[in-house]
Amino acid sequence: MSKIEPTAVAAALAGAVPAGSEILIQGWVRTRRDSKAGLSFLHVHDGSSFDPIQVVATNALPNYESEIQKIPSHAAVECRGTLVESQGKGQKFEIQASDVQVVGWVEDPDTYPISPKRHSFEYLREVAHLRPRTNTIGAMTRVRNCLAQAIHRFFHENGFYWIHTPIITASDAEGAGQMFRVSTLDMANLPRTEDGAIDYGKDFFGREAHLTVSGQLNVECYCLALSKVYTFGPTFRAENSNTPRHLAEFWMVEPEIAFADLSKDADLAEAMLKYCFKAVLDERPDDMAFFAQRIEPTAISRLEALVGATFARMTYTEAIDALQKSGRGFEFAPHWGVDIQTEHERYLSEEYVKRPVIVMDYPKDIKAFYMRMNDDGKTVAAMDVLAPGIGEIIGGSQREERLDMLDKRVAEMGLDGHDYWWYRDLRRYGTVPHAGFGLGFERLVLYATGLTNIRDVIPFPRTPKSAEF
RNA sequence: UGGACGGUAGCUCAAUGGCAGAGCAACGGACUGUUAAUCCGUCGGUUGGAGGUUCGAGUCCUCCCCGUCCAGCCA
Repeated sequence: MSKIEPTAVAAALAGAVPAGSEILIQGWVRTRRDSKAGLSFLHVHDGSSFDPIQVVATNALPNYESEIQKIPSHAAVECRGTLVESQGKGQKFEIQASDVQVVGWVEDPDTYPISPKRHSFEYLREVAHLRPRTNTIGAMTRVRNCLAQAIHRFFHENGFYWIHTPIITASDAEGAGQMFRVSTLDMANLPRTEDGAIDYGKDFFGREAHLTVSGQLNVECYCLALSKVYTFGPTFRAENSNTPRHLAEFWMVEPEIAFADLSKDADLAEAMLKYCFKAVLDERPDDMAFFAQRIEPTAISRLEALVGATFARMTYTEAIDALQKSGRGFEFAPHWGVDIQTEHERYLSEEYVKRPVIVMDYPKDIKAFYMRMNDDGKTVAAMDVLAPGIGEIIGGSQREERLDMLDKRVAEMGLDGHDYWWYRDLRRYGTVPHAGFGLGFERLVLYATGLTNIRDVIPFPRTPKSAEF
């Protein structure tokens, strides 16, 4: 047997290899159908594309009866043969096998958890180690990768630098939510100070440390030197959130731009989202066709519409006004000064404008200390991008670059200015208006695929009471 | 964390307080250049866990565990 390099299924199906070529395919069998005419059809999958390739094996092969006719779903195989135009319907090319070797058998096909039938997502989460073998998770994985690559490409093409902000932070000043503690102390025998408190001075970092809830404060340091920067990495929130759009561990993209106001920030958010969705439409038509057929009928059309449309923009005050005039019987009546509820977000994006909407200039009392005070003294330059079906996909703001105003806000919110000494330094030395936002990467994948539970768009979801895999 | 709903065969689900079933999968056979193939047959159960009521509990009661959805927190 001549030694040849393996060909990806995607390449073989796309005609990247000329018909008549001898090729080697390595992958897993999705389905096998036998014909008494003395041949079997193996659909072989290797993850390189949504579609499997059909391998035609005949009883002329020495192991036809002993092995090939017994190949179960998800056995690992190496198939050598000739790439030919298919005689059957449903595929352009197939492989006339000259050799089929089973590399790995399936121990017990009867209890193998992934049978070739429809499974509930709920069930698949219980077998997260095997679910990448399904159509849906496979397609999601390729789209997720496509989006991640598109994000880096978008920023790279626009002169941004990727900044690796720390995962472990000793700053307890991020204030974006409950944090996971990082400690090497013996929990059964904690060191105490004289007044009985836990002595974190004895801990690994000599002080309390946590997993990051946001790279924003750190990335601002690099923004005020390198102008256009972004983070893209894991983020941790210890909130007891049990919803289809929250994870305890998720990936966040946080660009930060210098010499920019909130309007430029919104422009950046809109351009980035469009770039990403266009990449998915261009690069993953096979997977998107599957999502449109089986998951969400508008999966493709809504992305096409979004790429071509201008996002709606309105102020928080206008949004409240629209909600009040909607005549809807909301569970919580919208009124100025209170945050926009999920039901309100849905109305705005799904019914009022029927596309993503950027809501800007929120009341200062419901937003973080670092957001820039507007001239009205009542609102801050914050924005949320609301996507139909998902809700908040991006949250951002122009940052308060004026030291006196920042100090005033820190004091107002009962925070300790000493905790922010290095953040304050940015305002002391060459301060400049700047802005940025946080994009929940999994929420982006949700929107792109039409899936509805965030636990199905990350390989191994971490949620309260759940970290099995 | 609060509220609602749920947990029965490998999977998806039935079963008035009275013999635990079907479809799919798997396995065996028939048929077929097949495509979620089709037809026949076989196998398949500690009904989430622990108590309780009852002649009798998958079903009713109590507690616990787990899951999903809605809400809050947010990305």
